[in-house]
Formats: sequence, C-alpha cells, structure tokens
Amino acid sequence: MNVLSEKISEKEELLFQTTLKLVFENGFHGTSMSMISKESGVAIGTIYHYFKSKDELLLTLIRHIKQLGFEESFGKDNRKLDYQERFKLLWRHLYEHLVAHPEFMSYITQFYSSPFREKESNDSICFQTELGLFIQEGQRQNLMKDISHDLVSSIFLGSVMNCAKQYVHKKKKLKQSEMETLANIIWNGIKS
Amino acid sequence: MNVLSEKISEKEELLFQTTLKLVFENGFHGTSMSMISKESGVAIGTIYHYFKSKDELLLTLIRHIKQLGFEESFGKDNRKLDYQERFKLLWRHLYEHLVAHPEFMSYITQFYSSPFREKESNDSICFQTELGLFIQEGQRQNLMKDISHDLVSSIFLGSVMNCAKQYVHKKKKLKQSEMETLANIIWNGIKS
Amino acid sequence: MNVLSEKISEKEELLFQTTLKLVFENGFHGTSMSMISKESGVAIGTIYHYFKSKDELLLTLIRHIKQLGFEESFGKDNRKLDYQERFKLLWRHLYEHLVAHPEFMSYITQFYSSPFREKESNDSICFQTELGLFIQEGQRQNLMKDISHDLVSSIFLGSVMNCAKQYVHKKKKLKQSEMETLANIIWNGIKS
Amino acid sequence: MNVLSEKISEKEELLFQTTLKLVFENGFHGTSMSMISKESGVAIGTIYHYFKSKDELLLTLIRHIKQLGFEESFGKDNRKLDYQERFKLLWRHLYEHLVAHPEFMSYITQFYSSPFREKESNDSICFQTELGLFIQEGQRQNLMKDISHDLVSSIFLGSVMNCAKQYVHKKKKLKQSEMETLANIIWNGIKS
DNA sequence: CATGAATGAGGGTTCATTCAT
DNA sequence: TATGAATGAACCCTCATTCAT
Repeated sequence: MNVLSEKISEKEELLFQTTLKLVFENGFHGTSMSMISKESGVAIGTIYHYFKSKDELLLTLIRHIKQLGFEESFGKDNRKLDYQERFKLLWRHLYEHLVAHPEFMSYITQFYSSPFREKESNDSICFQTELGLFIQEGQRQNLMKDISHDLVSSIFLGSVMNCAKQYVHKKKKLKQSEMETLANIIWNGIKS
Repeated sequence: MNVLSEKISEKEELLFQTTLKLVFENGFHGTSMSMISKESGVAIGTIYHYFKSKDELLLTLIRHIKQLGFEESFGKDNRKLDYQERFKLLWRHLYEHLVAHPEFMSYITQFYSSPFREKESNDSICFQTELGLFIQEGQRQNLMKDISHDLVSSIFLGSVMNCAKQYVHKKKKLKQSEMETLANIIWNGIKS
Repeated sequence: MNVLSEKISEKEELLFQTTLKLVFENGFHGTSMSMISKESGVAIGTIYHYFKSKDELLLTLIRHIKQLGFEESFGKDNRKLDYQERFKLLWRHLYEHLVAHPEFMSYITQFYSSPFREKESNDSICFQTELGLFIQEGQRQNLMKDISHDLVSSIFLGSVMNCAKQYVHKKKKLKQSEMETLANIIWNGIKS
Repeated sequence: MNVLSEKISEKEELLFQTTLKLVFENGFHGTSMSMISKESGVAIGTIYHYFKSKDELLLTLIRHIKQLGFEESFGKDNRKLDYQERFKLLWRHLYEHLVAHPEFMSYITQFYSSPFREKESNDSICFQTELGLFIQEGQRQNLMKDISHDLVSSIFLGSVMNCAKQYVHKKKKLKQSEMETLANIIWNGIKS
C-alpha cells in the first residue's frame, strides 16, 4: 500500500502529472509556473496554495517519484528468494519502471544533474542509498567480492539508467534476454 | 595537434572557461549571459560578436568539451595494443579525464539531460557514438559476445560517468585497483 | 461611556489589534489580509464577514483609533478649568496617549500620509478639526491673538506628533517638565 | 553649485521626476515600477540598468530630495547674519521650498512614515540632524534656553511640515506675516 | 457565523538580444 | 573589434476578494 499517496490530494496529483509532462517536453528550465497553470487548468494562485514555491513543488515531486520508483523496484523485493535472483529482479524492475514512465526518467535525470540535487538528500544519484543497503546485505552474506558498494551501485544504476535513456530517446526497448544479459554481466563480475 | 583549437581565439577560450565555471557553480539555467559577461570581463556585445546566440555558445562549448574528452580518451588509443588492454585503458582514460575536469563532467551531464541534447548529434549519451564504433571493432574480431553495442556502451559509459559523479559530488576518487576492477567486470561479462 | 465600542464585537477588536500590530511592524503596505488572518487566527472569509473590504477595515480602524485618542485627550477636557490649563493639559494628554500606544501613532502617521487620507474626513492631519474648535473657543474668549486656528493647530499637533515619533523611533520620552516647556512655548506665543 | 546633481544622468533625473509625480498622485504603495516605466517612457529593463532595485530607486530619490531641500534652506544660511534672523529665515526657506514642491513634501512624508525610514540615516524626521546642529550652534552662543535640541527640532519641523501639508491638501498658503508669526512663536519661546 | 480553496491581475525583477557609438 | 545602454517579454510570486460548504 502506498503510504505517501494518501496525503496527496487530487489537485496535487494533477499538478504533478502536468509538471512531469511539461518537464519531459520542455525541460526543467523550460517549464514555468504559468505553463503548469495553463496546462493543468489550475490557477496560478491555487498552485501556490498547495506548494509555497516552485522549488517546493519540484522537490515534493522528486520525492513522490522516488517513492513510486522505490515501490516498483525495492518494494517488490522478496527476501525469501535467492539473493542472485533478487539482484537480477531488481535490475529488471527498475528498468521496466523507468521505461514505463519516461517522464519519471527524464525528471530524475534533470533533477539530479541540476544544483537542486543538493537540496534533496545526500544522493548524487537517485536510488543510490537504497541500492547501497541492498548491496551491503549481499556482502554480509559473503555472496559478493569486497568491492565498495558505491562502485557496485554506480555500475548497476549507470547501466539501468542509460538503457532507460536509450528507450526514451530512441524507443529501443530491451528484450527480456538482454536485461538478463546485462544483469548477469554485473552479477558475474561481483559475485564471490 | 588539436584540430579545433586552431579556430578558437583567446577570447573564445576565455568565454568557454568562464561559462564552464559558472555552469559548474550555478547550473545551466542559473548561468546568464550577463553573468558570463561580468565574470569574464568581456562586454556583452562582444560575446555576441563571437557567438550569435546563447544557444550557439552552449553548443560550441559542448563540442569543444567533447573534442577535448575524445582526445584524452579515444585519442590515446593505440591499435597496436591488445584489444582487452585498449578497452580497459579507455575506461581509465575517460574516468581520469572527467575527474581531472569536474566542470566538464558537470557541463556534459547538464547538457545531455536538457532538451538541448537534440540539437547536438544523435547521441543520447556523450561519447556513445565513438564508443559504439570501438565496441563494434572488438566484435568484428570475435573477441566479444554478440551483445548490441548500445548495451555495452550503456554499461561502460554509465559506470564511468557515475563513478566520476561520485568524485564531483563526494570527492571520492577511485584507486587504480578499483578502476581495474570495474573495467574487468564489464570486460569479463562481454568477452567471448 | 464609549459610544462606538458598543458596536464593536470581540472579533472586530481582535482584528483591530492584529492589524495595528502588523502595520506597526511591517508598515501599511506590508500588511496583507492573509497576514492579518494568519496572525489573528480568524479565517480570511470571516474577516470579510465583518468588513466588506480591506479599505473598510482600515477606515474603520482609523476612526476607532481617533475615537480612542479623542477620549483620552479632548474627552478629558474640563471646561471648568482655566483655559490656559486646559490648553497645556490637552498637549500632555495627547502626547501621553500616543506614547502609551506606539501602534496608534504609527498607524495614524501612515494613514494620513497615504492617499487614504482623502477617504476619511477633510482633515489633512489627525485631530485637526477637533483642535480647531478648541482653539476657536479660546479665541472667542479673547484669550489669544488673532492667528488662524489652522496655524495654531499646525504648531500644536506638529510638536505633539513629532515628539511622539521621537519616542517611537528612539525611545526618548519627554519628562513632565519638558512637556510643560513645549506647551508653554506655544501658549506664550499665541496668548493675547 | 549642486555637487550631487553632477552625477545624475538625464535619464535618472527623468525617472526621479516621474516617480515623484506618481507618488504624489498615487502614494508610495500605489506606484509600481511598471507605472514608472509607462509614465516616463523608459523601458522597465532600462530602469533596472540605473537602479538595481525599486528600493534603491526610492532611497536614491529621498537622498536627492533631501539634498535639494538642504540647499534651498540650510544652504542659504548666512553666518554673518544675526542668529535670530537666520533662525526665522530657515523656517521660511524650508516652508517655501516645500510649498514650491508639493511632490517633495508628499514624498518625504510618505517615506519617513514607512518602514523604509530605517534604511536611510538615523533621522526619524527629515532634516532633523541638520537642524539639530543649527540649534546647538545657537545654544553654544547662549542665545537660547537649555532645551534639548531634539525638542526644538520637533516643534520647528513639526510646524513647518504641517503648514506645508495644509498647503498641499487645502492650497492655503501662508502670508509672509503668518510665517513671521509662527517663527516668532518658536523663537520667543526658546530664546534666553 | 465561519471556513479556506480558488482566482488571476499585477507586483518586482531578470533575461537574451540589439544597435548606435 | 569592442562596448554597454536599451528593450520588453517572461519569470516567480502575492494580493484582495469570492463563494461553495
């Protein structure tokens, strides 16, 4: 069950969707409050009733997106499965989530490459903290080599994100077997 | 010899450096022409003498940065070496170049995550085309599995870029051995 | 007995106090309806139930303040006393009232220097009409020189108000003897 | 010779005049940058070329007005004259200056009753510091009673300002004899 | 009586760009 | 070449006010 979404009103949801769409189409800087107002049909003053500034709207939205992404990937993790299986599933779930929501992908990328990044958590890359914990879990079970979990996160997220970008920009979607291949490359490289 | 730099005057170079510094500090959107003018000491009218618009300045700069990056990585490639060695060296050269020039890293990331991307080549990711050719060369020699070169590029560039980001944001620089490890993971996963 | 206060509900009183406080702290223009709402805890819709517009609130408040000021000065006048005594007492009562209520002083000053002034009575200066009548009373008794009562009002109110401002801005409060001195200067200058 | 005006360009002068006119007509808060732009014919961006903010425009203007007022009153002071004569001349020069420039009067009054006051000098009242020095000069020569110069300033400026207000709002201008009378009231009240 | 979500005109300010010098 | 004054559309945000609940 989604905890956060309970707090989000219909209007906030509408503003989120509109902002995502516009950022996807026009970029972070190309998306103004008046555009959000016009596209959503919500008066500009009303937007400021829900979010006290553009910054707050943008920050709340990245948290929302991260929450949804978390649920669709880490949230589907099943500790009863084999760790290797979980590792590969995680790669696939993240990839498929991003491919299913190109606006999320686009928003995350733009957010984390802007100075905004510093205002939201310590992550320099989205999902890095969560993934770090997951990696460390495998290392504690001696399933993996002793490589800094940051490095593993980098290669893991880097490949997921870039493959997702390929889809967004060129509509090339990975086949099931290709996802398997990529996750395997990483897993084989780090397993004990 | 640097082909492009022949065309670049001292003033253009100064404007490039200033722009890079400002984008690094204030982000893509946070850098205005008047800021570049003030910081560089070049009158705003003079900037427009060298670049017909802000867009042109930004596009010329990304090409300049790519050129420098290309020289420092692909440009150092030596076809006489073992392909595996060249593969790993390429990873290291790219990484070390980006770490040595955080402003380049920052500029590239922001550029390629903005809608600007579409105005400059077909790459959705920087160096992707060049890297694709390099990968295909290895595949023609039957040194690697038959994986789409785009996938290999994704995992290659994704890991390099994210590791470089770690450095820019957290000042964590990889040791020689760690670079080796990461390049090995990828190579081992794709070699025949 | 206070005639006006019969009509003023508790909520109106609360809104008056809040408005006075905010205008004192942030100035006339720096005080918005939403600020009054937040500070007072009265919903914005409720404010509009009591006052049909911001203008009406501000105009009602200046009348309220003038009424209180009137009661604390002219209202304490005692026709049985010597006119000279009444003249000096009036100076003192006005001064002490304003010093006891810096928010009143601040509100009056800002109100009368704004274009609002024209919407409330013909006075260009607060208390001028009432003071004019008082002066004329003395002139009818041939106690004073034949100087336009407006001039006398100007020097009387000008000195009271500016001394009160000194208190508000610099916390310098006049001693009893200083009040006496100032009132004497004026009285001696205008008496027959 | 006017020292300050040498530094003021034609465009700045135009903006000053326009601002004064608009503040006179619509009040401090009723005067927006876009109104100043429209009325003066100077593009809004150009205004910001000369003044980095509305605050700076308003503050520069009050200083300009004070400078002009100073020249027309204190600046006409002649130390060779009898002090009493200088005292009365000062009253008259100030009054006549304000009456000749109602927009100055209006601007000064609104400025000094707004929170802006705190951003410009320690005066709670315009000309108070300069007048204080003038009064102290008379006191050092034992021409006056030992009254705090602040009090004398209050009654002096209070009367000048309020008489000037009478003119601005009711077009009642003092006759030469009335000015004499008022200045005499004060002088007689404070002389030794 | 009381509430506060909703409105959109208008606020101050910044911006890329032009052009006369 | 080089300058920087001039432009006005567009930016983010605040405001007094309304009205359905």
